[in-house]
Amino acid sequence: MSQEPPQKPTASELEILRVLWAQGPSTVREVYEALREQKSLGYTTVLKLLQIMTAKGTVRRNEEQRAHVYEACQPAEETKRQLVGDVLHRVFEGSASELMIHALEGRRTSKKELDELRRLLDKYEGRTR
Amino acid sequence: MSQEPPQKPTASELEILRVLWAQGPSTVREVYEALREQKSLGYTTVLKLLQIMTAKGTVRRNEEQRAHVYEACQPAEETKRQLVGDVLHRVFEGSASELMIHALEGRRTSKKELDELRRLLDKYEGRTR
DNA sequence: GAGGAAGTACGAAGATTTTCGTTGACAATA
DNA sequence: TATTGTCAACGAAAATCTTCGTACTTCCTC
Repeated sequence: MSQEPPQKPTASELEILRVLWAQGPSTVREVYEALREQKSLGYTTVLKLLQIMTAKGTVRRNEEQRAHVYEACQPAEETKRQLVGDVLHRVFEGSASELMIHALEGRRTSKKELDELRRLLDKYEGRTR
Repeated sequence: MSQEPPQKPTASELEILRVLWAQGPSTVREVYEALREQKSLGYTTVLKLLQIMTAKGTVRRNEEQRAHVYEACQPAEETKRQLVGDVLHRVFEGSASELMIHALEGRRTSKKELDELRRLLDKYEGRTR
C-alpha cells in the first residue's frame, strides 16, 4: 500500500531527513555516522527508522548494493513547506505576519537577514491579487 | 517537582491551549464545548488532558469553585514564540528568511499581509546590531 | 432524604514513537 | 575454508500520547 499523500515526519524522522537532505542519498551507516555527531543512538535504531520511513513512503531505497541507499521521496523544499504550513495553521491561524512576529521576537536578527526578508517581500509583491 | 522551564506542548495540548488563549480561564466543560465544535471527543478526555497539563506545569487551576478553572501558565505569546523557535531551529537551522520563504510559498498572501510584514521589518530595522 | 446532574480522580487500554538486541545472510580475508 | 565484519530483517521492550470508562463526591431538586 503506497500513500501518495505524504505524512508529516515525526521528530526522529525529521532528523534523518535532514541528514538525507544535506548529504544526498546515503546508506544507513552514513546516516548513522552523521547523526551520531549530535546524539547517541544505535545503528539498528537508524536502520529501523529508515525501514519505517520506507514503509510510510517518506523515503525510498536503492537495493542494488548490499548496503541499501536511501533518499527522501519528496524534495526538501516540499517537506519544509509542509512543516511550516502546519505550524502556520495550528498555531497562527494562517497568519504569516503573526508567524513572523514570533519568529523574530526574542532573537537577534542580523541586518543581513532583515534585508533578505525585505527582498523576499518585494519578490512576492508582484504576484499578488 | 515543578519545572520552571516550560515543555513543548503536544498536538492535543496545543488545541487546549488555543481554547484557553481564546476564551481565557475556563472550566473543563467550557474547553470541552469549544473543542467539540471542531472534533469529537469525550469530556473526560479533556479533563484528563487538563490534569496532565497541570502536572506538567503547562496550566494551573483555581480550585475555589467546584468546577476548577484552568488557565495557561505562560502567556500565549511566549508559547508561540517557543513553537516557532523550535521549527526555526529544527527545520531551518535558525534562518528566519528560509522559514519565511517556505511559509509564503504555495499560498496566496494578501497585499494587506505583505504590508504588515514590511511594517514588521521596519520596526525591527532599528533594534539590530 | 432519594435521585439525578455535574465534577474530579484514577486506572488503564490503544496507538504511536523510539530504541535496540538478536538472528541469519554475505562477504572479505587470514 | 574458518573467522571476523557488515548489513538487513524482525520482534519486541520502553516511552509517550490519546482517549475513555468507572467510581466517588457534591450539589440541586422534588
